[in-house]
Amino acid sequence: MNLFTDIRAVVIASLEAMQDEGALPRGLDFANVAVEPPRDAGHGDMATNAAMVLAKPAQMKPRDIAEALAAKLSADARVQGAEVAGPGFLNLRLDPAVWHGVVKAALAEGVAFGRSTLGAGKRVNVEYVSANPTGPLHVGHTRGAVFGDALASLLDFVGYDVTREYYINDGGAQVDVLARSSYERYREACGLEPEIAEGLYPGDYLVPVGEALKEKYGPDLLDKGEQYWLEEVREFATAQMMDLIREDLALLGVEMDVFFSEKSLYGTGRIEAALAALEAKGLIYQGVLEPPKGKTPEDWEPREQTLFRSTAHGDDVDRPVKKSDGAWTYFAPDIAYHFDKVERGFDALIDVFGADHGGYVKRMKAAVSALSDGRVPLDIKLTQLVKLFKNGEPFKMSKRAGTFITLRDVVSEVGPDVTRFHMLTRKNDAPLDFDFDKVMEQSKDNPVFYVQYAHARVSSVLRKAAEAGIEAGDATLRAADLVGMTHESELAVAKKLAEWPRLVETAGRSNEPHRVAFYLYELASDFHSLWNRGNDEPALRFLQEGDIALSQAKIALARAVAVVISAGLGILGVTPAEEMR
RNA sequence: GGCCCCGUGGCUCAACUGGAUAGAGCAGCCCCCUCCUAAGGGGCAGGUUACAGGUUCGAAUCCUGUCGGGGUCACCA
Repeated sequence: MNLFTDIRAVVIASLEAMQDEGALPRGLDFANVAVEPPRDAGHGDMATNAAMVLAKPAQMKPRDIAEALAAKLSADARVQGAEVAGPGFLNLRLDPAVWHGVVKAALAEGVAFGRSTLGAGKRVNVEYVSANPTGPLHVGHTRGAVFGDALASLLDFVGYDVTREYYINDGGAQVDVLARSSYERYREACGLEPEIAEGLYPGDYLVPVGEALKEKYGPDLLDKGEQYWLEEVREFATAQMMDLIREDLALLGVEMDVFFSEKSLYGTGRIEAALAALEAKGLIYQGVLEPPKGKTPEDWEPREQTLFRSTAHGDDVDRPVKKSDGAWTYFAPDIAYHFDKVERGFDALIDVFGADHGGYVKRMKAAVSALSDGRVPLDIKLTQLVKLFKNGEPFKMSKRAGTFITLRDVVSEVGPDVTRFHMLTRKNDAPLDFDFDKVMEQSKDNPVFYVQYAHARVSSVLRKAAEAGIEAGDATLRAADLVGMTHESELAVAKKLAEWPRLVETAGRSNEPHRVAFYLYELASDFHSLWNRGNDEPALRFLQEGDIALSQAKIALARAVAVVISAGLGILGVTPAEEMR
């Protein structure tokens, strides 16, 4: 259930009734009529902008519309009061029974409460991480992994059919570098001195790969030319790296549906097919690009290349798909890959990239727009840099010195739950500070802790209820009479719960899972506030000695909070805590 | 120089995609905390949303320009 859409339906019905009565002209567009929680609780429970939106097209004064609408709405049993305010807002005050209904709905639907049909079962592909298979995942990838995974879960929650996908860049020169680096480790495993030249990967995560190569080939690859072993070692090392990456993802609880290999696009005609599709639309041509505007690189010289007319789909300049020597650019398989996604019948595509890939956004969108004739929208979310701190001091990372922080480092230090939650308490396009000490702090300053603590407190209430012999299973609570649960602090929590279904929809519409994290913090905050008031006012405690029915009414509210926190944490990929320790 | 992202109290960030008096948490100041539901509670103060225009009933949000920070910039992946 979504109370806001329910009430909006009542508003629309009232507007239509007004039209029938001639109080409002016909032919009005109600699309912009919104029912939302007012920013200030003093304005009531819900507000609609109907009068302001319709005033102009109806050629009426906003207040006149609002007053007529107020009269109509008052007829609904759920509406306790309706008053016109400000420039033409209509503020509604709802009957407490409505909020009791929200609690019951949460208990009845469990963690499915708030699930929506917004996505209408449309198929959406979320591509994320997609790190080169040349080493372990580092912190930057971690943020992309957490963000992409939460986004996928969020979209699933609001009714999309989601595919989580990883694009393996196993077709370019970097996997040759991987092969050469692994070969040196192989030589090392065979007792020779490795020669890790400039440009090779120095990380010791390749040591086991070298040993495994020795295991597999013995001394057979020694003293042989690169042409003899390169391909085999590349295959082997890439597979090893993907195993490593899969393990890293598993540490975070990330599970992909599809791993798509770039290499599978080469030599199979698939790149050619994708480009033929563009060519058929007249978007491929031979040409020479203008030098980049402003600063021209020293070694720039005009070259004839095969170009994609991405400017026809919103890009700033056309982009090369073939190098001057006829080989594919990196962009070509990317086009083919996205063509494949379009061909697989997805209704929408989402790519999660690191911010350093910002320059590719326009060309990728242009490619998908061209390949799908504008049918399939592509949204690209960029995740900004993660800055690491320890005790408030910046943490220096150097890939060269091998001191870069891996996903494994982070997760083993603070655990997957803290990592995930913290990385989602920031918009994807804002930089993120990650302080190893602060994220572990057990105080209200730490949102991770604060939300978990709220959930643990509910669990504690349920345990105490059991000790006191109060039946508090969900079935019982669902049937409980909630009339005793009417204090404003209690209703405030119930009202917050009512926002959940609406919140996930707005988060889903904008592909912004961080909204879920912020909402959970607010919900936890309201809940803790109620709990704290119980210290001074025994009537607000969840367990009421000697009054089982009243206790159950209050426990029902607490349990509903736990349900929503569980659902929200579920989207973020975080396990709710039963107790704090 | 072109393009992209960002600019909100002293600090770190929100703001339901155009809604009402811009909200939280730190830090600061003031109260409360013998027992109750451990990892405190309640309150005060703090703002020309970088700046200048524009669009409209209404702008932090949209458009134009300026300033500042970051990223990126032909055959690299």
